[in-house]
Amino acid sequence: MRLSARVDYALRAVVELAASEGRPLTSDKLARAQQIPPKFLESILLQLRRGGVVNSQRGPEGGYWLARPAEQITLADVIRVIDGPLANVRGERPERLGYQGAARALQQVWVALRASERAILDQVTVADVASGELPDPIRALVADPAAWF
Amino acid sequence: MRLSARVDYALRAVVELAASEGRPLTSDKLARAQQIPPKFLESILLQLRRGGVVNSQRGPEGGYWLARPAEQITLADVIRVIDGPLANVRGERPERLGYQGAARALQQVWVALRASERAILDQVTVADVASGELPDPIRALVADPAAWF
DNA sequence: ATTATTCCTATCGATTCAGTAGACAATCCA
DNA sequence: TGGATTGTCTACTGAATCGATAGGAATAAT
Repeated sequence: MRLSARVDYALRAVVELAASEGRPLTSDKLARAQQIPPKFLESILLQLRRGGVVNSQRGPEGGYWLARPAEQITLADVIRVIDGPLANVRGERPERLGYQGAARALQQVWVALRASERAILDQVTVADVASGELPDPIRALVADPAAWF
Repeated sequence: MRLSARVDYALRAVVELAASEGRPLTSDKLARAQQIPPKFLESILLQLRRGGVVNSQRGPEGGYWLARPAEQITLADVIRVIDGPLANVRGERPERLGYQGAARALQQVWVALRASERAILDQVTVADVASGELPDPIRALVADPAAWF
């Protein structure tokens, strides 16, 4: 229900890398471009590299770039690397929850909720965000003025 | 992205109250029925009362009951009373986020995400869960086997 | 060498989370 | 009237998480 600062920063960094089109960007440049605390971003980039989302090189002319084409990296890919699995209740995945009595059907609600989050986050790619051209189903949701309050 | 134990317990308690059909239940009985730490549940019920979700009475024959018909209480109602507004990023609501540069379109993604969560949580009522009969759109999501992994 | 950069471990303070303790107030019943 | 039952309220605690920082080691280019 709540997105961490870490995930937010990670996505902004990755999108910025997509906009750089393969040219490496240093951690410092990324931090300035997206107003992210530099040392905090550094630890996030490390995590992204270990998760296979970005590559890196040290030294002058070094920096970070996307490990795959931006069209092949979804927002969910990034979120899972940073925060682990989507939509869980008390740290447990919905399919493992054991509800009793009148609350039985709650599990199905959580499964549905996760499915609807996936429908968005598995579909939107880093390239979509960088270009500003989101998939039609997302546009439809955003077009409703009621969604903005 | 993560639901707190508090919200989970609150929903289970409220659903249990719905199943009791107006007869008051004591905090202790609720705690046993749903396996919730008694004193923790107590503080949750207090919050639900202040939020207008349940009513209460002290003394023998006392207890808690729903303040409105179960058909008129949505899961989102309960969640908002316990945890505050839905789907925020770093504690800020999506419409107030100021993204810069390549990340501009991220805001729209968060708005869409919140809208799709609302589509579920504003529609499912406590009565739906207690009866086990969820609205058709939710059933459709749950019917997909892929949603369960 | 020097400089620029990533890599890595450790740590910190604040906040949130999950849960507990214990006194107090209302209600009912005998 | 008195006792049992139940909710009300404030305060507290220990653990985990969150957001962020420090500082040095390793690597690459000039």
